[in-house]
Formats: sequence, C-alpha cells, structure tokens
Amino acid sequence: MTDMTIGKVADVVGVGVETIRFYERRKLIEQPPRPREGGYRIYSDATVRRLHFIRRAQELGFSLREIAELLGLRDADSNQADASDVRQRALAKLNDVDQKIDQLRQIRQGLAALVDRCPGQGPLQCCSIFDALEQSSGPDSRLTISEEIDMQTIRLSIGGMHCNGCEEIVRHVLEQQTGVKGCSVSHKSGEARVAVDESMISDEQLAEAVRGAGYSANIMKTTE
Amino acid sequence: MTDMTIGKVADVVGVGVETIRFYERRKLIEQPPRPREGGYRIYSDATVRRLHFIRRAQELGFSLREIAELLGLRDADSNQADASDVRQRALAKLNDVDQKIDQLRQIRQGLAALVDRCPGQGPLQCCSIFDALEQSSGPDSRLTISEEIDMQTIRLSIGGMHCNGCEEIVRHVLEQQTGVKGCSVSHKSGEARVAVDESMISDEQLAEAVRGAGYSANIMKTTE
DNA sequence: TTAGTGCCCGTACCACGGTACGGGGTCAAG
DNA sequence: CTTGACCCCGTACCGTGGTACGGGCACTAA
Repeated sequence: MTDMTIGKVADVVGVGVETIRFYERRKLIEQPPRPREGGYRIYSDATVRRLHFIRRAQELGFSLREIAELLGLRDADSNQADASDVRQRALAKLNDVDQKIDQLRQIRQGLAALVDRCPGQGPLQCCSIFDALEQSSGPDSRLTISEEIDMQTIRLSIGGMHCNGCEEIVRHVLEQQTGVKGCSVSHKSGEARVAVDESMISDEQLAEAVRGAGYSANIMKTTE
Repeated sequence: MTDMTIGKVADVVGVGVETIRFYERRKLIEQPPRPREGGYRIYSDATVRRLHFIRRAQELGFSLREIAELLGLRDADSNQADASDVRQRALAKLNDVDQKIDQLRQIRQGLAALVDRCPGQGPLQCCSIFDALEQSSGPDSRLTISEEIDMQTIRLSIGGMHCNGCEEIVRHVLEQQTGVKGCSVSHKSGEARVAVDESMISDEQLAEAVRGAGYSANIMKTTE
C-alpha cells in the first residue's frame, strides 16, 4: 500500500495525473515527500484518501474552493471546528441543490410549454417558439441602475394580465405612447419595464394609458 | 420606438452594454447601422426583439452556441428549415434538462444521507461526513487505460456488499494482500478497483481473498 | 549501460459567458 | 463652444475545472 507514484494514484482514484498536480497547485493536497530533489512524488495512503474525499465531494456538488475549506477545517481541527460546522455546509449545499432543481424545473416547464405550443411542422413563420421567445424576457431578474436625465426606465406594476395576449396588448399600448423608446412586459411577474424620454411623457401618463386598455397600473419606484 | 442607442437597449433588455457588443462579436446579432463611421449604433426594433429572444432562450438553458444555431435557422428560413427542426431542438434541450434534474436529485440524496448521518456536534473526528467521503468514490465513472507491466489496475465485480461497512471490510482485505498498492471499493456499483503489482499476486488470488471474507468476486477485464 | 517508460516543471490553452480598462470620439444641452 | 454623459474600439482579464505540450530528468528491467 506504499510506493505509489502519481500515475498509480491517478489510476486508483480515477483522475488524470495532471489533475492531481493541479490539486496540488490549488493547495487541496500537499506535495508529497520525494526521495530527493526532483525525484518522483511518493503518495501516502492518507493523501490517496484525501483525493477520494475530493472526488466524492465534487460529485456531491461542492466546488474546489468549498472542498478546500472543508479540508481546511479538518487540517486545523481539534481547535474549535466541530461537526456542526461541516453539517452546516452540507445543509447549505443541500439548499443550493434544491434551488438549482427548482430552477431547472421552471426551465423544464417553459420548454415543455414551448414544445406543446409548437405545431411541429410547417414553415418557421408559423413556429410559435420564435414568437414566444421574442416576447419580453420578464423584468423579474436584475434591475439596472438608470439615472439618466432625459431617458429613464420606468417600471410599472400591472394587474389584469393573464396571458401572452395581454402582454402583447400592453406592449402595444406602451409602444404607441410618445416618448416610449422600448419596453418589456411580463404577465407572469405583472411588470412592465419601459424605456422612456421623460421630457415627453410622464410615468403617470404611461400608467393611465395602460389603464385605458383595461388593466390596472401602478408606478414602481425605479430606485428600488 | 426608434433611436435607441446601445445603453437604452441594454436597459430595456436587461443586460449590460458590453454584453450586447459581446453578442455582436459572437455573431448573435449584426452590427446595427450607424449614421457615419465611428458614430453610435442605432438599434432597430427587430434587433431589440432578437436580444429578447437571446435572453429568453438563455433562461431556458440554451447556450449561446445553440442560440446562434436557432437564430441561424431563422435567418436562412423559408428554404427548408421548418418548425419541426426547432421543435426537435427544444425537445433535446428538454431531455438535457431532465437529465440534469436527475443528476441533481442523486446529489441531493447523497447530501441528505450525509447530513442525516452526521451527529451535528462534537469533534470532527466523530463526524461521519469526512469518513463517508473518504471512502472510495466508486469506480462507476471513468475507466483509465492502464497497460503497465508490473502494475495494473484490476477491477473486481463483488457481490454481497450491502453497506459502507462491507466496503470497509473488502477494502481492508484487499489492502492486506501482498502487492496491493491501493484500492477503491464501492458497494453501490459492486465493484472494486485495485492497483496491484502483478508479479506479486494474481487477480485470481485477489478474488479468492475477497471470497474468503464472505463475498463473491469475479475478475473484470481491465481492457473493457 | 541503454532503452523505454514515467515523471518533472513551467507555461499555455480549452470552453463558457461575460466584465473591465483606457484613451479617444460623439452628441446634445446649456 | 464647452461640458458632461455616452459610446467607440481593442485588448486583457475573470472564475471554473481542468488539459496539453515540450524539453529534460528519474527509474527500472534487460
């Protein structure tokens, strides 16, 4: 169980030789002792287990950075680090994973809806997928800081939209307004994001236009 | 709805300015017309929709490369590309997503098991998580080509292992054998991967040793 | 001792999806 | 006509997890 050079270890652990040296550079494992300067690395059993640990943890979704932290905990052990710390990290990771699964499920839904709606044949012009994807991407994600003087992105909270058609209508109404440079509407989040020249139209006028189309509309503070 | 410079477009679409230029470099969008050489880019409505498309497709898990293909389909449309092509891609992506979800579910299971087993307090030495992760990572993943002369990785198919304890026993037995340089055992896949000096012990002797511990063992061709 | 692997090291490179920087040009309001 | 915000371009860099290359030693069996 001794005298393992890097190639053997790589073989046993199931990684590439270069990968082990890469882990060494990343301080995940120490450089093992070598007979003389420039000689071969001879790996101890403990290091091999450490490598197994790294692989397993990776399979569980831990990044190399996180793994380094876990290993660090153990290296500096018997001080105050205890099992609850490790448990915490595992729980946090479990949370991460759950979130990722949720995200993927949403993606799955979106895709499934798209596929459902698609006729599956005929010219592209009839393909609903392209149309659907060109709709607004929904302002539910990141907010951009926009503090322009003559052009601002106004966000409206809109009620009464139930489908893509409603989105379309609202989009159309907004785009008809003077000073509107562009907009994106999402019925899911009930929001619209409008790029507008404020010297030409007020946010209240915008909201009013939307109300005129039969929806409710409230101005959302941009500086949110 | 005209006269949108890059900043406004970025704001409306919800991406960074640099990102739009990046998409341009990646040929996802064309460079929009500019009044004169060196002037500002003025974006058309169509391009803004194209950007929305990109964002939406990204949210659905398509990579930029795939998105470029989708857009390419449309650009060269009315030829033979039809909706079924797009549908195929969406279905393929749906499949990808399902696979990813499955993987994450497995990871979730592993993590949950780990957390379950962990005492949640006390010194790290008692933390089962570290122990569990140090166990073999299971040779179920990639096979390494090993065609060494005096050292080979032998793979054994082992029956009768039901838990980590069994893994431990088998690992111990294997490591006790002369010539064994290292091993990794997985009860899940029912496999062991042993690094061994073949001049010192034969694969059959190894298998016999495992059988002596009460498990079944068969040699798997390394050149699999 | 010599051939044949295997390992050494440093450095560069891959995909992915951007982000940052810096020195300059453009544009519109005041 | 100046000022300030915005945009231009090219290029370099980020994090993530490695992989590849090439010239030169280390080791071992014959």
